[in-house]
Amino acid sequence: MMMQHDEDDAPADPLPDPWVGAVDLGPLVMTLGFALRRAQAAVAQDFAKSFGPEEIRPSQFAVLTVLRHNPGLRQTQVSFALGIKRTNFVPLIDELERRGLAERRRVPGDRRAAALFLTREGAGVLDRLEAIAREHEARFAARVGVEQHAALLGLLSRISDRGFDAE
Amino acid sequence: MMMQHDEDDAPADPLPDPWVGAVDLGPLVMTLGFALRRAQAAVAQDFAKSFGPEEIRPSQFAVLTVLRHNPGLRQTQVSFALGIKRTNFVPLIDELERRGLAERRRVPGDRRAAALFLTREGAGVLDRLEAIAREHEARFAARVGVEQHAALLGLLSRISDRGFDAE
DNA sequence: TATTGTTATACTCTATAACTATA
DNA sequence: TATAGTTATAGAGTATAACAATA
Repeated sequence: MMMQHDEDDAPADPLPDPWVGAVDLGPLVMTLGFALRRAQAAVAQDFAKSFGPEEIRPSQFAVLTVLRHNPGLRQTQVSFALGIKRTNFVPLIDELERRGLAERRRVPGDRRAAALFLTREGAGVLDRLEAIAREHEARFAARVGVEQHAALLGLLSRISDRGFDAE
Repeated sequence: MMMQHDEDDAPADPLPDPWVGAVDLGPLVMTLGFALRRAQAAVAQDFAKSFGPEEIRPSQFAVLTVLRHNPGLRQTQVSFALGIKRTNFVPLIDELERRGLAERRRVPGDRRAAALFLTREGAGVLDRLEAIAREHEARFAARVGVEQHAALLGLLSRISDRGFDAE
């Protein structure tokens, strides 16, 4: 995830020559799908570099955040809120529980359900993660300007508005 | 990819009750990573619905588009331009070639290299795909407004600016 | 020695079907 | 019958290592 050391290590220099900008992407550049892909790649890369030593992936950070703000939610509610199918959510919460950051508790009224909580350790770790997340976010706000950053968030939410489906 | 028919088919109605908007996402909503994830999900869903019958994935459409605008490019150049590792690009171009939409030609000067071209059939298919893509894009432009759509593209490109890495 | 395309492989994300134990 | 959580599984996307042919 950082520091490669394989045979492809060489390309540390900018790039060959007739490369950068030489390829015409055509109508692709006016396309939301392609623009979103590249932006997400850039953000994901910065995320990986920022959180690298913490061994936390975006989805895990998102779950911990939701648990802090909504202690006691059912598994399905959390997974739905994050756009993760409940079936894929199982191993995710499994690992957070295994690492002692979150826990499942049985619900009195319904013996099928599992209520999710942050552990004390999870809360401590999340404090640290949030500090990293703020710096991570600030880097992009600085890159485009604070107002533009806010505008971007607003536009993105309008794109995804009427767009929940996962599960 | 459309019309589910498994046991989870029931939830056709809006949603239970204390669900929508009931979950507090906390600082997540001010986060580029999360906003990009949701927007990309919405766009990918519309893409799948629009191109469904054509059996074309975003990456395949992107390759065909690049080949139309840059006939004769080397494999590695195309893959780099699209942010796809050359190693993962192989099966992608393999399938396009198998379907008769693109072709590899040997390069006179360099017997290692492969130059990529759209076939005549590929050009015909791409004409049809581009029409679908324009409608697909127009739906989102209509959703946020044409000017906002353009602004969004501009902001996204600034996010990904200094951000090429794939390979 | 370096580069082009390739194979093999692994890990994450996502998606569907079907099971269990409850309700 | 329906729901909550679960298992098994398959498909994309993405990542690294290493190889053959050629430069």
